[in-house]
Amino acid sequence: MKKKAVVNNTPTCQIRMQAISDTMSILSGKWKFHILGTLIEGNKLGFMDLMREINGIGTKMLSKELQDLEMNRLISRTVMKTKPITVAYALTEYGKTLAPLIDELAKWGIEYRQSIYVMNSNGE
Amino acid sequence: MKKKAVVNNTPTCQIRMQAISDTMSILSGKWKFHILGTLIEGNKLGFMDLMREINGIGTKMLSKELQDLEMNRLISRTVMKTKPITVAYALTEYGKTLAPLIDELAKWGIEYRQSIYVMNSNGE
DNA sequence: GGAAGTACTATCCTTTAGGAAACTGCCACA
DNA sequence: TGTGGCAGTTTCCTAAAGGATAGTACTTCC
Repeated sequence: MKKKAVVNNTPTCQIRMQAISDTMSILSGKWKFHILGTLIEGNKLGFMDLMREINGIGTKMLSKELQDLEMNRLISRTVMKTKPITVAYALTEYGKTLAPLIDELAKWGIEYRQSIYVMNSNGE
Repeated sequence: MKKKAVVNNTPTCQIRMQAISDTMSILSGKWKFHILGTLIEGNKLGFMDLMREINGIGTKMLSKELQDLEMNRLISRTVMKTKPITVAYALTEYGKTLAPLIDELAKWGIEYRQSIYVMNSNGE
């Protein structure tokens, strides 16, 4: 019996896989989703605001991740001419297109917790 | 002026952030989405099938990632009593609940490529 | 004029992820 | 009986990710 042909090398499937890799590489790292999720809630936030919101992140990581996100034009960085100079970080219009994805992520995570709870409570 | 209160510590928001962390930790690593995406297409696949489908993965990583996914009951592992023993990996019913999430991931990645194409072609 | 706040950068260090290669064990086919 | 396919495990190694700490520069408040 000959080995059956690969199923995965159709053009549409290749594109799909590539797309998943692209998305995950743009959103890679421990903190990107936290930052984006926080910016969805609090519209405009400064560097120190983000530090306070995101539990456990350090200045180096926050700075680096913000640069990554800005480079991919998902967030904007605006220097405000306030008394002590502040910087406002916010989602761009393009960054807001991530909202459905982040919602799915959150939704699945919440259902995951519930599924564990159910699993434990009926002694499955 | 007092510093404005944190926006992010409402219960719903904490839960949301936790949920995102949960999801990402379950689906962490370079290969999980590739494996799941492949299993969505090809219903039941053996270890070597997966090796062939997933470009670049090695036996160690495939083995480890499959164990992780099985532990989280996202995939099933069935030893078939075929002539040379084979193993069938497949998504569980629960694993199939990831399909919308993976679709969002793919959809966003495809639109990302298009946005870059548009950006380049009109010299923006 | 010293403390405290904003916004970082730089350095050093440890941990972890992941790749390469070799090896095991089983079976079938020729 | 030895070659090749299936299904992995084990070991070794490197590169990347990320944390801790310290330092810079500017301002304003007291």
